Amino acid sequence: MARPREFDEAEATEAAMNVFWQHGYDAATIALLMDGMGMTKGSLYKAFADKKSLFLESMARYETAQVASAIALLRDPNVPDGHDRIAQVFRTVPKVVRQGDRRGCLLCSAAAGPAFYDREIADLVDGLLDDMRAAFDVALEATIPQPDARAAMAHLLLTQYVGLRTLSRAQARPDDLERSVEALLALIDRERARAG
Amino acid sequence: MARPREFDEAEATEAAMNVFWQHGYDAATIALLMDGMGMTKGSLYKAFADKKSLFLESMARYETAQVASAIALLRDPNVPDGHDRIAQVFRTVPKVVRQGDRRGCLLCSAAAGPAFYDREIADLVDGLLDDMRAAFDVALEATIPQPDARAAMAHLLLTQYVGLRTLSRAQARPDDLERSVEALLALIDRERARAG
DNA sequence: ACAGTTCGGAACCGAATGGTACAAAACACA
DNA sequence: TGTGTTTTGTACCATTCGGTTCCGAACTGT
Repeated sequence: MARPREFDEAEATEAAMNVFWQHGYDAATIALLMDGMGMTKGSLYKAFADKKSLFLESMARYETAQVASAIALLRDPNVPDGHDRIAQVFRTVPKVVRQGDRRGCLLCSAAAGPAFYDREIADLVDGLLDDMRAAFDVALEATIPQPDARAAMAHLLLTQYVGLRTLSRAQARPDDLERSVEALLALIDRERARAG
Repeated sequence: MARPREFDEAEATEAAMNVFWQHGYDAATIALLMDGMGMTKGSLYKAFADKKSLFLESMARYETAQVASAIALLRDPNVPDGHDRIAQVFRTVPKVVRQGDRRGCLLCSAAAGPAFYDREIADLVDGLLDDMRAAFDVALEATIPQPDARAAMAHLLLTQYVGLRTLSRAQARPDDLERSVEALLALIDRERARAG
């Protein structure tokens, strides 16, 4: 009936996500997005309403592509020890930095940036961060049986995660990130010994 | 010999710092800076070379006004217990959020934002964050005698601090921040018991 | 082959960006 | 009261921002 579009919408959103991930919301200009997505302004604005909604869709894509897998890992019943699941999530951070990926976390950058002056973005960020927190809580179930103490530790883990990935964007050397990760894991380990 | 300037340079820099602190580097437009500093474009560009060097001076001001006092607190010999000094620094974070200050930390926002694409800013941020880390290390001296373990914990504290203040800018409720802080302090406390 | 749609690309838009030029105003000093 | 110097405010600048318009190209179903 009509001319088919030359791009895959999912791929385009993924490409946009990567541009936002690398440059942050403010610094990601339409020109950069066009370049990254491999399409011109016409197609872009035909497919997406404006920059902000493209960002919101990118966040949704980030959720399914990045956040969801971390959460799945934290809730994975095939890894019986919650501590191992937490360790895997945290050890991934210095690892990707070592591989040259200094983009940090789209959520964390959004929290520091546009979430401050845009309620809609803030709500989305807040929701996803809370999902992360809840997953940390689940992973801690065996380690810390008391719900209150466990909830507090889950908040601590989320904070630590945000800090780690924010520092990933700055100069922070991978060794330093690793040191901080190992210190955290050792602390949880001792917490388990205390409870067990 | 000539007309005196109608503004105090230190006050102007302080005002600029506040604008950058609130809006972040990218979102702080020259118009916002003019408004916040109470001067017009002519005076602004006569006193400062450009936006970036104004930001660098604002960071320097932030260092003496905010970072230095936190560091002084962490190194304060009048508070014999290092744990108390650490507690005071961390408990301040949810407290200021409760008072309605959601600006977070200029350093942390810069780490998430312009530090990623500007080396000069990155170096400044990195240096100041490392000063913070060193101060945490000093405050831990009595609690953790072993240098390696102490260094690791200092990295952890810095990461936690960055995470906390980043989350301060998002929706994070003060109660949650407080929970995370108390969990951290309890952990350090137990670490001391273990070592002592 | 044709009609009917939809897409893609470039030209274009007003507003806002960071930054400059310059003339007038305001002072210190003689 | 000049004179010289500096600040200040305004008008202006080119560029880039996000976003719109519009027309020719491309494709599908008949």
